[in-house]
Amino acid sequence: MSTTLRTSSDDVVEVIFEAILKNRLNPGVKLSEISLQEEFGYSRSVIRQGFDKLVDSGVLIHKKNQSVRVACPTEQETKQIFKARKAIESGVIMILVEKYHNKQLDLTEVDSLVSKEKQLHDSKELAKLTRLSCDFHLTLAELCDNKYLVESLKPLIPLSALAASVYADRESNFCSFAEHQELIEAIKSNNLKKASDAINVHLDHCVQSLNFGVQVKTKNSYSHIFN
Amino acid sequence: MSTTLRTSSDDVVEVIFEAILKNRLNPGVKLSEISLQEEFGYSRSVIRQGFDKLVDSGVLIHKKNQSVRVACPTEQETKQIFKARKAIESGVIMILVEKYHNKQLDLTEVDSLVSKEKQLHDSKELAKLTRLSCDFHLTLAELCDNKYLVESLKPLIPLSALAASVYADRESNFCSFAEHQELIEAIKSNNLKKASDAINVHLDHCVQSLNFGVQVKTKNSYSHIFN
DNA sequence: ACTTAAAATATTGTATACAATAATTGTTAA
DNA sequence: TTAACAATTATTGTATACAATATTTTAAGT
Repeated sequence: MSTTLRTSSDDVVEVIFEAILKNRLNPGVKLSEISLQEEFGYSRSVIRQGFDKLVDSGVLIHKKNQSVRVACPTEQETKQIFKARKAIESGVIMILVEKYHNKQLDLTEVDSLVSKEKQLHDSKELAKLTRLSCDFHLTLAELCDNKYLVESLKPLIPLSALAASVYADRESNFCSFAEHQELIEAIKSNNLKKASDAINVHLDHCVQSLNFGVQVKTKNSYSHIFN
Repeated sequence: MSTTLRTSSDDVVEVIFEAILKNRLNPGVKLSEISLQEEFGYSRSVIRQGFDKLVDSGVLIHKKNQSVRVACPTEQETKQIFKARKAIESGVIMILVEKYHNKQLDLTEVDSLVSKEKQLHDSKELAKLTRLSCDFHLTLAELCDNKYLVESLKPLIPLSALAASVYADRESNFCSFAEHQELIEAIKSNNLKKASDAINVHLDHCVQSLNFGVQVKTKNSYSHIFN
């Protein structure tokens, strides 16, 4: 939470978040506290504090006396995740439309995010693209100036990335930058209904693009993941 | 998170949540790890784990090298909290209306909650009433069968209770059971617009009922709080 | 008395130790 | 070879120790 001063364990949280968003840490991978000690340079207690936070947000799964694992959302969970996102992000868009209407909203940051997305899409750099599309959604939330909304959404983004890494086909248009662009245009048109529809449709499309028939595969090593 | 098996530190979390909802723990109160050891019967490390979770949810505030304190939402934060709640709970209501329409929703639990609220209101047992009105909102979220939505809302409820304990006047109708009843009726009428309006109006009324002019007072002891 | 500075105390941040539990390996029998 | 069990190893859960930092108390000077 932003009211907290940063502590060492936040490094752990951040690094693992990053690794997930970059598709380095796959769903189901086991993470042991001891093994990560030298990886991070912190003692086990600090690593554990970071793990605890991630477990709390649902990104890591922890069963008593067992190592934590990267979450591997089921089909049902994935649908729940996106239902929750629709609720939260609809609220985000509502706030942004109002802010834009009152000239209190600067969209240059998201504009450039979307054009970067377009670049990466054209040059087929899909890995980096996933990362950016996550940033897009989080940045919108941050523009609301409401830390509670941001914190609500935050864990759902890596969870979505994990779901995508399990169920998205290579060629599927999982989180389309084109729809991001439309969404921004809708906000700029001061049309609440249009913007609200845009986010709902976009998130529905994300789920629809997934193929839940795939075999879930679990890896078990984590060298060269965090660098 | 519900995917986690229960650990000892969850006891700490629960007891402190309870104490806040029951208005035993006031905003700004300092909680030291050491002092709570015998209160809980756990060692400092377990207490701390619980604190960490609560800090993460924003209910406790933690500055480096200082004891954690019970959060004391400012006026601005309070408004943010309720804006975030409007977003999340609008989504909750949307889901519930759909579920009710498909005959997949059993409202007997909330019905009895509301009638208990009415009883307590009539007998002027205000302390218990706060507790119940919190339960009302959480129960609605739980009826969605979406753990992500529940987890998003969960920290905002004790934060709201804290805000109320700071800014609500003795006589103010902070979280009106009558509006809870109307909300349920709206769901039962299968009218999405009406239900959606009802939750938004209700939460707006909560904020409007608050008096942000009051002097914020901070207590500093915590005997007989947790029992 | 009041302020300031220093000493003493208390509390947190982190590392580590040890017991309890899980995971793995090795061995034996079918 | 495979299955079942025992022994070993690894990992977690919790408590505790110690250094670093805050807080409180004490004492001196004005």
